[in-house]
This record gives sequence, structure tokens and C-alpha cells, in this order.
Amino acid sequence: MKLKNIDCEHCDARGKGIFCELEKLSLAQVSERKVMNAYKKGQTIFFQGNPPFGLYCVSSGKIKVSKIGNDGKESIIRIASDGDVLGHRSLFSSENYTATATVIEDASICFIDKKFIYQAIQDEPTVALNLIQKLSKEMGSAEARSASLSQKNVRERLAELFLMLNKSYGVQELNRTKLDIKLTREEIASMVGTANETVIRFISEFKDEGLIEQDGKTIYILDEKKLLEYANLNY
Amino acid sequence: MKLKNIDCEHCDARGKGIFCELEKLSLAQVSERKVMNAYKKGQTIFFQGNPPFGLYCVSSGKIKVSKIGNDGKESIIRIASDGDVLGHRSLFSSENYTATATVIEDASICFIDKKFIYQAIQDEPTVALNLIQKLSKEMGSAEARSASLSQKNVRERLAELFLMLNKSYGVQELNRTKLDIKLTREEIASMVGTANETVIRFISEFKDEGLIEQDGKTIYILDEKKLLEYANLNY
DNA sequence: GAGTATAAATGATAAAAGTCAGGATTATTT
DNA sequence: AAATAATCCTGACTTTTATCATTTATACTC
Repeated sequence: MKLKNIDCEHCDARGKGIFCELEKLSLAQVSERKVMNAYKKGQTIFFQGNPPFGLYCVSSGKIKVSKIGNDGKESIIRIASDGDVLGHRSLFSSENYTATATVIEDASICFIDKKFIYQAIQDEPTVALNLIQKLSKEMGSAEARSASLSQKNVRERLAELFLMLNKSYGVQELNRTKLDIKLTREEIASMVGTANETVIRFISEFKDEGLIEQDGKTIYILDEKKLLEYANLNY
Repeated sequence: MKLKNIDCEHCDARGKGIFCELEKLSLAQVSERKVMNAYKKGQTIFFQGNPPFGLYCVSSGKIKVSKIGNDGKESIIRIASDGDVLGHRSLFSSENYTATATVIEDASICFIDKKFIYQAIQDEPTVALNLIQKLSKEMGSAEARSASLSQKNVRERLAELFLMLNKSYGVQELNRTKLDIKLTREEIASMVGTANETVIRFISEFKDEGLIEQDGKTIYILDEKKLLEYANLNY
């Protein structure tokens, strides 16, 4: 679905993206080259195995980036939302996509051609630096996740995930924090790296112990302190 | 230990590093700002928790980058050798080191001040681009590792590791490939994300089945094909 | 080269998580 | 609102891996 081409200057995600420090003039150039598309929940932005032709910049919505194993098992690597870029990893390491990007919450996403991105990196040091910083932060998460998977048990990893979701998508309410993201147990399981039955068991445990509660598909954090204990974070 | 300051132009790792496309003049500038140090096996280059003051470029040797969990369990995130950079992730995400870098094979490493690195990124687009590419590739490995840890069992992950080591450090001999890297069982375990006893059992199995053999601490790959089967790689 | 430290190997057992099956809920469609 | 589908939940059982204890081998030091 093609959207009216909102210009970059008025993009909601303007302050967070890699082009955020550009002056108006250059930003207008970016704006001219981009195409904005609207995606519905469930749609795929790119598939594992396909070659990248450019970069996706998320203006709004949520996208899961996941790897599908040989046996069909899904692993969600990260979730991208406004201000995040998608497809950069494969683009810059000159290989086909190693993951699939699927919309989990209706999204507006801009596509920018490969050539122009490389040009922008050459001409605008801030773009390069922002990219380096974004990659570094994502790398940090990826490494933390690896360490977590090697060192921690499922309960710890699940507590960790809730804390992470709390940080990224938490909306404070009176005596609880609403997680503004809807995930199935299956998806939660594939973020934690376990089977969905196992996740279900621990979520029930967390609910019984009053750490979290649930209304429909929405999860609320009740006791962050206890979650922190359970997560056994590395200082 | 301070070494005679070999200039960048004559560095063995010149062709592989982030400064490889610089012209002689700019390279000389890098050369002036760097300090080269020699590290012995076992020495630590930086510690988890400390702030970064610059970037390390590996000229020779091998360094393990590992995260130590609360319980003291080590997870090796990656191994850096000639042409690789170290400490970039924390530097560019402006946080303290989230991992520790320890020499596992005597190394020569250059240190370049933070300020100068940022300057170089501004002034030399190729440096920025090389960094972006290095980060993207490392990110690819990190993501693959996460997926592997979530989806595969120990035997598959171990086979995968041997294939990876084969690719990076394999030296072809008559009817086998020598892995030019010495790792303890403990280290192998912490790369695979399991207990050393478990690694030992599977290594014994691999030896019994003629997939690998060993002479002292050196491992040789005998049957790459079978390892590929065992690894159950994702196409 | 004997002695000590470190690493590797093996067996027995326990714990954690995976798998399979069936039923209960909640969404979605007609 | 009924019907269908998708998701969630729970229990029983199996497999995988971790942990602990002990022995053997290798490397390092005096």
C-alpha cells in the first residue's frame, strides 16, 4: 500500500533516525529519494535469502526481525520501531538477508535506495556516525542476548525480556506499567529461545506471584523490583 | 610492553583493517597518533565495566572477547585477530566496556585515541564505511550465534564452531586441515554455550567417528563434509 | 626429572527444558 | 450468535544437558 509521501522533515521518527542531524537542505534530498509505504500486521518487508536493494527506515509501527531455522523454528532477533533502520546489516555486509522482517503492528516504512545511502554516508559524516552508533548499540543487544542464552535459564531470560520490553515499550499507569506491544506466547518464546509451553509455564508462575498481570493480549508489569531479582542481571 | 612503533604502512594487517584504503599521507597521520603495544598470552587489554578511551587495532595475535556473568561463568563472544578492531562497540555506543578482552596468543595491538578516531570518521568516508562494514559483519555473526543458541543442540553448535574455526584459522595440510588456534576445552565450551564436560564428551565422539583429530592442543579437521551434516546449517 | 598445578576425560546422578497430547479460552469469520 | 480457527494452558513423559566426584593425562616449575 502506497502512502502519501510525508516528507522527512515532518516524520514522527525524525529525531531518532540516522538522518536526524541533517540540515534542512540535505534532509530535503533524502526526502526526495525515499518512498514511503504502509504495511499491515502480518506483511513481510523482506525475506531471508533475498538480496537487499536499499535501506528501510521505520517511521511508525513495530517489526520483528527473525531467523527461521532449517526445522522451521523461528528466532526473533530484534524488534524495530520508529527511528530504527531495517536491512542495514545485510546491505553493508554485502550479503543476502539473513533474516526476515515481518510487521507485528501496522507500520509506515520508508525505503531508500542503496546508491543514495552510500552517497549519504560519503557526503554526510553524521549519517555515517549515526549508523555506526546504531549498529554498535544493536551489537550490544545481540551480544548481551548471546551471553544470556549461554549463561541463564529460561526464567531468568524471561524476566530479562520483560524488563527490556518495559524499558522500550513501557507506559506508566497508576500502579502498573503497560507494555505497549502485543506478542503471542509463541513470539515471546522465540525471543527467549525456548518452547512456547515452557514460556507459558513461567508466565503463569509470574502471574501467580503477582509480578505481572494480563488483560487480553496486553501485559502489565506490577513488580519490577522482583523481576530484576529474577533476571539476575549482570550489574 | 612497548614495541618499536612500526608504522601503519608496513603493518601486516594493513590490507584488512579499517584504514586500508587511506592514501599514504592520511595513513601517516594515523601512524603518528597510534601507540603499538605487545601483549603476552593471558594479558588483558580491557576489562568489562571500564570506560573506553579509544580504539584498539589488532596487528597480530589472537584475542578473546568475553562476557563474565554474575556467577563467574565466561561466554566468549568473538575472537579478534589481525585486521580486527577491538573496543569499537563500547566506544561508539558511549558506554563502558560490556566485555573483557584477553590475549590468547601473543599479540601486537595499536591503540588510537578516541578523538582522533572520531576525526577520522568525519574526514575519511572510507574509514566510516569500513567500520560500518566490520560492524555489520560482526553483527551477522552475533545474530547467527543467538539463533544457533536458541535453535540448536550442543552437538550441532560444536560442529558449527569447528566449521567456523576451519574457515577463519584453517591451514590445509595433506589430508587434513590444521586449526591454527589453541583453545582449552573450557574456552570451546564457553564459545558453544555449554559446560566443559559436555563439550569434552562431544569432542570425544567426533574423534571416535573420525571427524577430527588432535595432537597436543592442536585440532585437525578430517571430515568437513560430515561436520557440515552434523552442524545442520541454515542453507 | 620429580613434584605440582592445570586441563582432560569418564561415570553417575539430578535438574532443566523439550515434546506430545488433550482440553480450555479467546479471537475471528460467516 | 454460532461456527471455526487460533492461541493458551496443563499434565505426563522423554531427552538433553548440567553438576558432582573421581581418575587420568598433560603442562609447568623448581
